[in-house]
Amino acid sequence: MSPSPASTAGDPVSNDARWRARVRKGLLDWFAEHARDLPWRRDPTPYRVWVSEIMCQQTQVATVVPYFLRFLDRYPDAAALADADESELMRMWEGLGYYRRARSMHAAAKQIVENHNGEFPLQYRDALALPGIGRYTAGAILSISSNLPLPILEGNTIRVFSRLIGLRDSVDEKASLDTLWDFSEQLLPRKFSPTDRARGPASLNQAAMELGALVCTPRDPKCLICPVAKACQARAAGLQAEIPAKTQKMKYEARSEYAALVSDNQGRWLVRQIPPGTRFAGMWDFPKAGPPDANDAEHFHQWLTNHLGGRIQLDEVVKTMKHAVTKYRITLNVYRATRTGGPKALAEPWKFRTPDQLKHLPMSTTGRRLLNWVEKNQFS
DNA sequence: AACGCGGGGAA
DNA sequence: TTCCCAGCGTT
Repeated sequence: MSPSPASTAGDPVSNDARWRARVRKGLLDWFAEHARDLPWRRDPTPYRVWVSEIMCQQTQVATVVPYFLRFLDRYPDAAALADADESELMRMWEGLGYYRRARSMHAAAKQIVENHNGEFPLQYRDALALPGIGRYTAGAILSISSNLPLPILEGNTIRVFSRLIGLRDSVDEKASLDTLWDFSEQLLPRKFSPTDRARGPASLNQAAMELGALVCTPRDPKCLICPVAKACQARAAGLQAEIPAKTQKMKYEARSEYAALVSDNQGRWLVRQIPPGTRFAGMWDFPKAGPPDANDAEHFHQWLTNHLGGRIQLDEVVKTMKHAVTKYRITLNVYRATRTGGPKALAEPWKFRTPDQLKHLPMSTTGRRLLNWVEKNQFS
């Protein structure tokens, strides 16, 4: 065990079992009253909780709900997911982002069928060994679905716990996270019936996250309605705005990218499926490139020529779109373009596809937006 | 330890 | 604009 999480000497509050018991009770009582009615809470089987946890990674709950419902309808268990068609799976995931999550789930489902008789494994080490499942997700799935006493730590609980114990050190440091993991473990109910979800780890872990989402928010935390405000060290010190402390600052980078709209005079558009091992692998998109492949329009034209084989002419910019990918703030310059020569057959992996065909194929959100715009404007 | 990975919601 | 979101895997 690590030393006291409390950073204030002489006030090792987080080592105080009675203090922790008050916090625990405050969280559980509050959760019993205020838990949101989320679909995976209705029937929290390991499989359903697994799907919800993967979808919720770096994604807000409200965004996840409709995806979760569609996903469970189409893939009701691990066996169905293991048998899923890769392209259809990506289409189901389209818009959620972090597409590796879907590929990892697919691989994990196959492992579950192969090694665990199709049932999500209830041993922590087995769960942790599955692709896409780390320390947080393994603990979350097994505690929420099966009431096992495993700690969790993610965006919400980092904030809630660091405020509760008055942690002034930066949560970007590993030592801070170690402290918070320890606290998460110590906060788990000590005595509970395995079947008593309401007073067990299943509710405690969800209560802490729910409090972070609804009350203990990043800015302007609602301390006046917080069930554990009296126990909160950050509030006692008036440091709600300073905790959790961060040292890193997000730095964004402006970036220009280029896309080309090329039609074949039959209402079809030039597209390709992105090759494996790269960003947006497996998803369909219009010809598109950015640095270092395409640093400007002329460079993009060269890239197009190299990839398509034959001659191509960039006409005018018909649209610019702004969007964000991780740290990049991208301006996408969309050109109308025409093929003016070269072999009649397209080089791999380029194809002509109609908007109707593309409706059933996975595309990045940007690609989908561009396609919708093209359809709306009756380009051809 | 730092970075890459998508996209959306909110202030 | 900037930050944040039920993080994980790689380097």
